[in-house]
Amino acid sequence: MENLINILEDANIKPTIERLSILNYLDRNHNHPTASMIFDEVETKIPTISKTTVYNSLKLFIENGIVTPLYITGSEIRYDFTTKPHHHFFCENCGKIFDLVVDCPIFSKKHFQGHLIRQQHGYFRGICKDCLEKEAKEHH
Amino acid sequence: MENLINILEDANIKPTIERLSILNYLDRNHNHPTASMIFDEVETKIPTISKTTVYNSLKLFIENGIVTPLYITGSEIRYDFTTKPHHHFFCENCGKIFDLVVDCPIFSKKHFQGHLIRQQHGYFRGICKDCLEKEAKEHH
DNA sequence: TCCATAATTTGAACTCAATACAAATTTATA
DNA sequence: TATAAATTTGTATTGAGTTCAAATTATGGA
Ligand SMILES: [Mn+2]
Ligand SMILES: [Mn+2]
Ligand SMILES: [Zn+2]
Ligand SMILES: [Zn+2]
Repeated sequence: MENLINILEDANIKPTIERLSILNYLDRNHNHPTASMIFDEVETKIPTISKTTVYNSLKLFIENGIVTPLYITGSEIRYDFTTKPHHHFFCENCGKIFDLVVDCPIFSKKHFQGHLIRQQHGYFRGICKDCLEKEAKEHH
Repeated sequence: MENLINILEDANIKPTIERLSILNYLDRNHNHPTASMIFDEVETKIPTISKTTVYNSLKLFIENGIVTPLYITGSEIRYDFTTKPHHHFFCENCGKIFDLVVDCPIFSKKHFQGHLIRQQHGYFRGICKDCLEKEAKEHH
């Protein structure tokens, strides 16, 4: 928790109870949750918290570079507490988003064909390993 | 246009006037338009068309693999009339989405770490070449 | 401690792309 | 022509995310 306070202060964000609780959730859950999922859990610890505070805090985290928003599902934003760029796999069956370690030669580039790169995103969509195995079992 | 009819029929989609007009727009505009942009132009040719038909048609096109939805901006779906996987660059300043030709070694893979891949997406976000040049001019 | 100010949080109203759905229209088939 | 099937339409609805002013809390000097 002391670590999380430092992370916020280093990003020039005042570490309020609400922001710490939200960041703590993201720190414990690296499964790319939605704002709603974050709210539901944080609400059990801070019953008075509002959804607007969750959105406000996430926006702050994003603007200050300690959280990355993922626009993958098409229906809602998923939040990733990380700084390092990495790939994702989105399962169209169970909705889970997996981290993938891909040796991507573009990750080191800051410019590409004249464009200034601020973020890099690579992701695949399909059926995840777990869902494939379940499917195979059912067909027997 | 005859070509577009064939594309729809090959995808088992009945080539109605509305669907042809929508696909024709996508064929002429490879700038990854929104549903609203498509509707606005098609409406000038088919004044009676409804937005629901635009959404229905795009859904059909996606389900049958002749159009790819892009979840990049976070606010609305952009549509790409293409089959071949390629990279994109999204300009956070002007909102344009550029096609990028990147030699990506993963594009050939159908499986990755046990997951079944159906789609592959790679995109960068930042400031595009045009916006950078405009910015440079203004600062002088 | 008191008070003024700034920062943060809250909740209700609102936005808007996308969806649901039943009625209306068009097309296909006998 | 008559009937059924497919398609289109318009309205209502959804729901994630935003706006914004009021309420609350934190800050800092007198
Ligand atoms: Mn991740
Ligand atoms: Mn494209
Ligand atoms: Zn899955
Ligand atoms: Zn631009």
